[in-house]
Amino acid sequence: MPELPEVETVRRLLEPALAGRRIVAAEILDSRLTRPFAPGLVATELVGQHVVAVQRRGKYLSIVFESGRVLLVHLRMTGSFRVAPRGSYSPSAHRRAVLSMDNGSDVAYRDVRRFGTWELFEPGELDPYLEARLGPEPFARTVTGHWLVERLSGRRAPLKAVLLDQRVLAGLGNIYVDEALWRARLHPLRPASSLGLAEGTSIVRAVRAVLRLGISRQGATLRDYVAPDGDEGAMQDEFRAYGREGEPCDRCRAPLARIVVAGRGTTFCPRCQPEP
DNA sequence: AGGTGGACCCGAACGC
DNA sequence: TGCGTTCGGGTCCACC
Repeated sequence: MPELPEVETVRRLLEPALAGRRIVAAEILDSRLTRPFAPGLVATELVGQHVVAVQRRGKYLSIVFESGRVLLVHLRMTGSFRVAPRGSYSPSAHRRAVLSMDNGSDVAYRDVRRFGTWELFEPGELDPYLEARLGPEPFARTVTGHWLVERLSGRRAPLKAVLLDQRVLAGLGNIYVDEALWRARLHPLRPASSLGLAEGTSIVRAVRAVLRLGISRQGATLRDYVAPDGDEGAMQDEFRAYGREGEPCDRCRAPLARIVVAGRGTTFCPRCQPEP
């Protein structure tokens, strides 16, 4: 499930493969990918575009062209890229698109569940789109314990629900929220507005720590996630909470518990993360 | 207005 | 063994 660390890993591998290159052919095989626009139309617009950068904002990837246009990609749950020399890779099930670059490499996009999206933006359109949907990057200097406590004041929703809200902080998903709450020793059902300054500070610290660890392990590979070079991540070996229901807590040995919060499976330590 | 739950999608895991 | 059912997960949208 690509969250910030997985998307950042993809970005880091995609950028050197794409920047400075021109798209010489584009094939989009799934009409859902570019909805509501016809795939053929988008493919035609992509041909000839010259890539200058690949950027990340939250869980979004943007492929920035010299023309000022931007292809905004969201991998959702099962989207992945594969960069390889043309003809060197075998056709894969669930391939949804292929971009052929002017240096002879192909960028193949695969998405089992077809939730991912490709959207082409005209110059100047992207920033307002992202600003309407996303809060600050978790590593931004403006993000402090004090800022978070202020931001959450008046919100009765469970702590976990607000951390999953991309308008609060950009880039967290189910996995890294569970990991961060375990580290911060905070119960996922704590009302968001009940946080004190020390707790806000420890959330910010925990969120950054798990994201940094995730990036350094090149993401977590559970089912479908692979980096563009075909490598799997290793973050799944570092999980302290996510997916470990019933296993002993690494801090206190109490069995980890599982509940549903904001419609999401949530694993936590009932002893280290005390009931609100 | 803020919060919750369903829709979207499909393979894997589970239950009988 | 084979079939049907449930689950998950990010975002949007309808509804409370």
